Amino acid sequence: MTDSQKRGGEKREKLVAGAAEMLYRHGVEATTLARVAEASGVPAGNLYYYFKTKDDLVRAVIDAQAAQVRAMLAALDGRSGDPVVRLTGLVRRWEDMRDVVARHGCPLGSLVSELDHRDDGLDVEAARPISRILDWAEQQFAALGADRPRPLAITLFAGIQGGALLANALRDPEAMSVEVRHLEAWLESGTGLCK
Amino acid sequence: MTDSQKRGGEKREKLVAGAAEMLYRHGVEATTLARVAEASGVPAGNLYYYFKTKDDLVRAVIDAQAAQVRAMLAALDGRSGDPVVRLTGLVRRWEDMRDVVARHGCPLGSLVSELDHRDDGLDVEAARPISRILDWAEQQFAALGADRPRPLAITLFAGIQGGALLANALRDPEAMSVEVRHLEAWLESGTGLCK
Amino acid sequence: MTDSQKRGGEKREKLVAGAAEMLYRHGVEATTLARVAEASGVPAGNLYYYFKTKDDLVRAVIDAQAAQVRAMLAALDGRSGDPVVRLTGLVRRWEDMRDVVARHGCPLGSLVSELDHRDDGLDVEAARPISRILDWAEQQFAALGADRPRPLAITLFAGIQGGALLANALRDPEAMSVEVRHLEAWLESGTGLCK
Amino acid sequence: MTDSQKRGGEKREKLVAGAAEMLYRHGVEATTLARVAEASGVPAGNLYYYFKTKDDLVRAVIDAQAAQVRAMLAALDGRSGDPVVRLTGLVRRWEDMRDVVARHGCPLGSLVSELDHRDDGLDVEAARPISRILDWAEQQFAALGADRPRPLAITLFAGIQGGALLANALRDPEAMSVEVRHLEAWLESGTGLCK
DNA sequence: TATGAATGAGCGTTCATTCAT
DNA sequence: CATGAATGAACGCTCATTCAT
Repeated sequence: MTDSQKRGGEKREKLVAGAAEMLYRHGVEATTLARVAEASGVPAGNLYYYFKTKDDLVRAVIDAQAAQVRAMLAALDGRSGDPVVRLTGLVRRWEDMRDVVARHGCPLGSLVSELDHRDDGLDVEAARPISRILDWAEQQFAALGADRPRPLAITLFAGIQGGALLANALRDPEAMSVEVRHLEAWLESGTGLCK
Repeated sequence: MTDSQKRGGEKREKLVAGAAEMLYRHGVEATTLARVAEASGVPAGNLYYYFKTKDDLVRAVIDAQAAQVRAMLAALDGRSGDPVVRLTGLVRRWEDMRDVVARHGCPLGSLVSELDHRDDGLDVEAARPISRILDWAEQQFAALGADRPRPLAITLFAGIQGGALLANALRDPEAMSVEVRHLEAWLESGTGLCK
Repeated sequence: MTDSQKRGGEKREKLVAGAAEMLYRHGVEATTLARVAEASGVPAGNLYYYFKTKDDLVRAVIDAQAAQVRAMLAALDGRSGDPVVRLTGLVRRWEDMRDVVARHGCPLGSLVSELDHRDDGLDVEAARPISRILDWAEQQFAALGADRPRPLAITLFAGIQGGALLANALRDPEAMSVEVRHLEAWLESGTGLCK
Repeated sequence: MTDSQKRGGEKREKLVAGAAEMLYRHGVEATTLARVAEASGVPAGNLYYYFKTKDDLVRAVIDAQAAQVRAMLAALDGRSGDPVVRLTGLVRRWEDMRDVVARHGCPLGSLVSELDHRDDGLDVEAARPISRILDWAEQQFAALGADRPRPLAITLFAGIQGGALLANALRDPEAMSVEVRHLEAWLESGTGLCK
């Protein structure tokens, strides 16, 4: 349990959810604490009861992202034992998000981009959800019998992230779909590389 | 010629170069005009002779990026007539940048990510260099006889951008290289999809 | 019995003692009620059961100081009937505190200095312990037969307070000791002025 | 030339003078930059052109104090060659200030008291004017042929500072005068200690 | 009595931008 | 063309104090 999770409670969760939405839509810098508070109907000062600093709020949002990622991967694991099905399921999550991705980018990738310039630890923390997905994908490729599963995991997730970035840049959801279809075909074909 | 290109001169170019460096390393928000001015040895007020607003300076940096992209593509065109060689050349540019990409992200992609939240036109302008590369890659795939060259261009450049994002997130240049190798192999193999 | 003394109890005393320590080491402004509460292991809101306002807490600390001063003077009275011995005893209290005085100043004098700018009554109250010492010293000089004992009391205690201030400013306990030695010699010599 | 003196100009001096007055009358904590600015008729933001932080402004005030002290000592040196006359002149400065000292304390001593709790360097800097006076007084006692002039300097200035503190605590200028008269007599009598 | 939560006024500070010279 | 100075709106944050339970 990280420091930013210490104080629990419904209200805190609502604040984090509101902040996550705002961070995603307007970016970290453009999101002022006053507006986060207002959007959640609490006075500005009260935020500081739950989050000591703005960074701490961002950290809480990252933690919430991490939890969502964990839940997503667990759901994928639960739905099928076949690694190809699992990996395809991962890819389809971004297909499902194509419209919002075209408008605001991938929630995971854009946060990492925005926090990249920090020299506090926030940049590293933001990368953790991405890292976790990479590890999970690596396990799936390993289960498929790949000699070197890590590069395959990188290729898969790079495709997803790059597709999201392009869709966002072009404001065109189709770019995301194009890449998703490519990755699905690649997975079906045995990736042309493993074994 | 855009508004931000109106006034020429060496000093202006030096300012743009300094600003580009700063924007890339520290991000748009963290880059203050005072520091840009100071880094170039120019008094703060004088910046406004060359750039009417901060946005105008950012626009100038984007324009400079666009010019660099044009030059890069022209160089690629000049070096070989073979589309596969040309596309491989493109990919290798990111291999060459792998260390700085791991530290600060792709200069093109990270700027687009940072400016995505704007509702002024800056977000659209930042996407133009990326768009141009996509168009160029599409032409190369068309020259190779691909039925639907656009998806191939998207897959290629998504790979590059996603590799850069992952390398940056993980602070590991090797992620960039892994993806570069994958794309090169994909290009060599005929992309498994064209024709 | 002042308003701030109304409610008794061990817990209250512990709070006052903790607050006194904090006020002395960190100053009035830098001492937050939250930290006073935390240091004493009491929930923040609970302080307000014992002290209606922060000023009320400060007042309680001043009252505690006054009580300590009373006890000190009583002890001095009890140890000897000779006014010179008594006054020397007073001076030696500051010699005993020389190290902490060099670090944080005289507890009596520095509080008076800090509260001097108030226009509520706190400035006046903080002066009371000092006033009491002055009165006591005046009595001793009167017992020695001095025509005008008040100036002698002022000279004695001004020396103590000035020595403390200088020791604190220079962060050098020796300044305190130097002044103590001077005052002792002055007392022994008959102050050169009385009669 | 310290960092806080870099930007010169009349306006800066007026700001420092206004801040010094406010710091003296209301204390460091109670003096807000907004009020300093308002009192000098400048917008709040403009203060930051001259002083990077509030601490920097306080430092500038301390520097101004130091300059005044230097000027005072030089004037004392210029008026007479006799050390006793010089030292008496020093003491009389506080006699001249007795009313304001009774209201707000000694400008030198109260600032040192207020800044004592800091762990940045401000506490040390505030002590410098006091240190300088002590050094000067030591020289005068040395010129009188004292074996150990430092303790005499401490005794003299401790008397001044203690007298000021008592006058301030009691809100009674007479306490200052009483101590001044004592110190003058002590100086005239040969201090009873030198030689 | 006790307490976690809430409240809001106010602080120091930043910075894009403007302006007189 | 050049520049030092000015400007003010907005931000993150603190804290004494209140309140419902």
